Amino acid sequence: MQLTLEQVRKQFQECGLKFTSQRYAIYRALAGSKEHPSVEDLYSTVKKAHPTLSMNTVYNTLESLQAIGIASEISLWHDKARFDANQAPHHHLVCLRCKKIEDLYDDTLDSLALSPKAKQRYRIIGHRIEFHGYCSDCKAKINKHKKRR
Amino acid sequence: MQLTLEQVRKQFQECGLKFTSQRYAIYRALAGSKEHPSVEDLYSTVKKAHPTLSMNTVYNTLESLQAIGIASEISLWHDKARFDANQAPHHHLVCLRCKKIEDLYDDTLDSLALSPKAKQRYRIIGHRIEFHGYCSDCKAKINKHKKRR
DNA sequence: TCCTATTTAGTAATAATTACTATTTACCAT
DNA sequence: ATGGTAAATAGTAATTATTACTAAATAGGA
Ligand SMILES: [Mn+2]
Ligand SMILES: [Mn+2]
Ligand SMILES: [Zn+2]
Ligand SMILES: [Zn+2]
Repeated sequence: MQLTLEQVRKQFQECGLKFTSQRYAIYRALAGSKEHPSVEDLYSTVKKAHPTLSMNTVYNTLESLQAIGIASEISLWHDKARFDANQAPHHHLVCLRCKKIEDLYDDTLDSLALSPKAKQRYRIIGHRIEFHGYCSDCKAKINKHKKRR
Repeated sequence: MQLTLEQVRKQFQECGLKFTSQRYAIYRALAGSKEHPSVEDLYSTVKKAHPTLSMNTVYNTLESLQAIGIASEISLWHDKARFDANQAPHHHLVCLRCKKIEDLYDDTLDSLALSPKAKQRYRIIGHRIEFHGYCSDCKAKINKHKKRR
């Protein structure tokens, strides 16, 4: 469901961000793809029409697109790999601020029924659920210096 | 549920891997922690008792621990960030071999009920579910050159 | 059209991970 | 127990993704 140029412009401007041809081109490349592209993918694609494009702009734009709510990053909530020796079925609560990871035991989540269609497409090895939010420590701190906007 | 030295040794040897003091020390540091430690965390901890320890060995050992099924990596199934402009509620099937990410629409997964206890601990912003396995292309290829063991 | 804060491009710096190689070591066969 | 050998380790270098910095360009309001 690709947004129109005017819709994207409106979204940017309502958030006080400038609407640039690079930003729109990157949005179109992302929204027009089914591949869940990487930064590098988007850079290569958009560079054809914008030869001076820099990686920096792609990173920057992806942050903006997320900020205005028309894109999202898939599953990289920590900045580095984290490990667990606990092989019992459980899930994780990830704090977006301090990167703390806490265990969550919840039987109802363990046995997620996959639709037969998915099972047909993929040989599923397992699944992970991560809830993300703010831990009790960070909840308080976030509320204190809450930025206006 | 920390495994004993003998249990760990057995696991390694059954998989044809050598049992070393570094490997056991790293396992103990990981299994003895509730912090879901990073590579760097484990390196710092274990280096106290094994001053010559190298980062490489930590990486290596974490792979081995995963291979023999007594540890796992949390939520880094892609090697780089991937993005999505599709803001409709949906989930993802991630191919472990070719890193392809396909969409999965499944109403029953969208509204995961969190236990009140978790809600109390965290201010939850959202959640992600990723199913991992092998896509139709890779299913075939994996079966072909299946290694004996 | 002009002004200015924002954005971009280009480059450098950082951080995590992977690759390489000489030395050491676990463990099997003797 | 000893020795041989393939595997593992330590140390270092290379690679890759991401972030930081700064001068030049530009979007959008006055
Ligand atoms: Mn855990
Ligand atoms: Mn998607
Ligand atoms: Zn926190
Ligand atoms: Zn695949």
